[in-house]
Amino acid sequence: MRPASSNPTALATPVPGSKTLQKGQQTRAAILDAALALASQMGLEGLSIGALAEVTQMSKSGVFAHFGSREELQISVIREYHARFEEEVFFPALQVPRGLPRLRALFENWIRRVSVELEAGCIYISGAVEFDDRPGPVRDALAEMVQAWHAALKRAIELAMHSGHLRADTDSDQMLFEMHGLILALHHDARFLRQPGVLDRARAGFERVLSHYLSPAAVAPRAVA
Amino acid sequence: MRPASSNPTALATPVPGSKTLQKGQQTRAAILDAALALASQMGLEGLSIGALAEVTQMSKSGVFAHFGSREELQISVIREYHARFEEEVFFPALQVPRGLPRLRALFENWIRRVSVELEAGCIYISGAVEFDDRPGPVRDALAEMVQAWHAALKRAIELAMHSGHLRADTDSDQMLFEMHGLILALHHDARFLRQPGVLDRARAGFERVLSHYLSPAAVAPRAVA
DNA sequence: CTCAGAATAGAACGATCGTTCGTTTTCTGG
DNA sequence: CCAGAAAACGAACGATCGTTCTATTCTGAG
Repeated sequence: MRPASSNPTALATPVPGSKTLQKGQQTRAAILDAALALASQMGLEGLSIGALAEVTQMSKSGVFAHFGSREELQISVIREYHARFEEEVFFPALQVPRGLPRLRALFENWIRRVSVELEAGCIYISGAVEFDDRPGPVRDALAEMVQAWHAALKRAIELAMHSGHLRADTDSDQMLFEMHGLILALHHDARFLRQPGVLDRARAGFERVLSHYLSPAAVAPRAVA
Repeated sequence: MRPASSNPTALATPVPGSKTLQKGQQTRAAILDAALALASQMGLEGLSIGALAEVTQMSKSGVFAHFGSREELQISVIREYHARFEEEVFFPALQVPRGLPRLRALFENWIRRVSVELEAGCIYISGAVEFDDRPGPVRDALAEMVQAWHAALKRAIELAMHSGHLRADTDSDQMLFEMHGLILALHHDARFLRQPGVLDRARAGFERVLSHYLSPAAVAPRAVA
C-alpha cells in the first residue's frame, strides 16, 4: 500500500529498479491530502484543479501534471479515501474476536467515521449519488471500492453466523442492507438536517436489527432484551 | 397549490385581478418539466441553463427570463418536485384508512417512487448530499420540503399508535429513522449498484421494523408472524 | 385592426473550467 | 560539483458557465 517503503532496503537511496522519484511522490501526497478534504466538502464533481492549486499554493499546471487528467485525479482521491477508510474502520476491527464482537466493532467504527465527518462527508455516499447516472471509469472505481467494503461486511456477518452468534438462517444480504440503511440515514440526518443525537439513533437501530438476527443460544447470556 | 385555477371563475378568461399571463406560465411549466428531468439525472448542481435551453429548443436568455437566476430555477425545481411527490406518494395514501394501513400505503408509495426513479433519481436524496455543505436559499428550500415530508410521516406513525396498531411506547422518531434508512439503502443499491430485487429487500426490512413496533393486540389477528 | 406589453431571441460580458505547451526552476545521481 | 532528469511554472487555448442588455417577435385586449 505504502508508495515506496514496501521495499525495506529503500531507506534514503532509491531502489535501482524503481523510478527515481522522491519529491514527486511527496508533493503528490500533499495534493491528494488537500484533494480529499476538498472532495469531501464539494463532492467529487465539485473538485476543481484550480481550487486545488489555490489550496496547495501551486500552479494549476503543476497540480495537473501529477495526475494527467481530472478523471485520474478523481480516481486517485477515491483510492486514497478507500485506503484511509480501511485503516480507520476495517483493520482495527480485525483485532477484535471474530463473530458478533467484530461485527459490532465494524458497525461502531463505521458509524463514527460517518459522524466524525460532520464536516467532511463520506465520499462513498456522496459519490454514489453523484455518479449513479454517469457511467465511466470514476463510477467503476467507486463502485469497486464500495462493493469491496460491502463484501467484507458480509463476510463478517457470515462469520458471526458460523460462530453461532447469529441465527443460522440469517439472510446476510438482507442484514447488510438494513445496516447500510442505518448508516445512510445517519449521514442524511446528521449532515443535511443537522439533527443532534442521531448517532445514538443509529446505534439503537443496530441493536434492534441484531435482536432480530441473534441466535436464541446467544441471547441467553444477555439480559431479558 | 395550482397556479391560476384556484379561482373557479377563471376558465378561459383571466381573472381581472390576476396578472394577464397565459403563454408565459405555459412555457414556464414546460421548462420546469424539462428541468425536473434534467435535475433528476444530473443533480441540482448539474442543472445548467444552457443544457435546459437546448432541450426545450429555446434560447438561454429565454429560459433565464422565466426565473431571474439559477438559484430561483433550482428552488422552483424543488417546489415542483415536492408537488409531484405529494401527489404521487402522500395524497393517495390519505384515502386509505388511518393507522397501520395508511402507514403501509405511505411506505409502499414511497418505495415505488424511489424505485420507479431507476432512471430519474430522487431529488430529495441527491439534493441532500449535494447541499449538505452549502448553506443558502436552495438548501433551505430543500430542507423545508424534506422536513415537511418527514413530519407527515411522523404524524402517520403517531396516528397508528393512537389507533392501537403500534405499541404505545413507540419512539416515532426512531421508527421514522429506520424507515428512512430503508429508503436510502434502496435508492443506493438500486441506482448506484444496480442491484436487482432490492425493492423486496426494502419491503422485508419494513416488515421487520413493523414486527418490532406492532402492538401485541394488533399481531393477534395476523398469522404466526 | 392596432398597439401596448409580454415573451423570446441574439450577442456579448467576465469568470472559470480542463488541458496543452514551452520555459524555468529544482532536485539528484554519478 | 555538474550534467541530466524531474518538477513546477506561466501563459494561453477553446469551451461552458450565469448573467446582462438590446432588439425582435408574438399575443391578446380595446
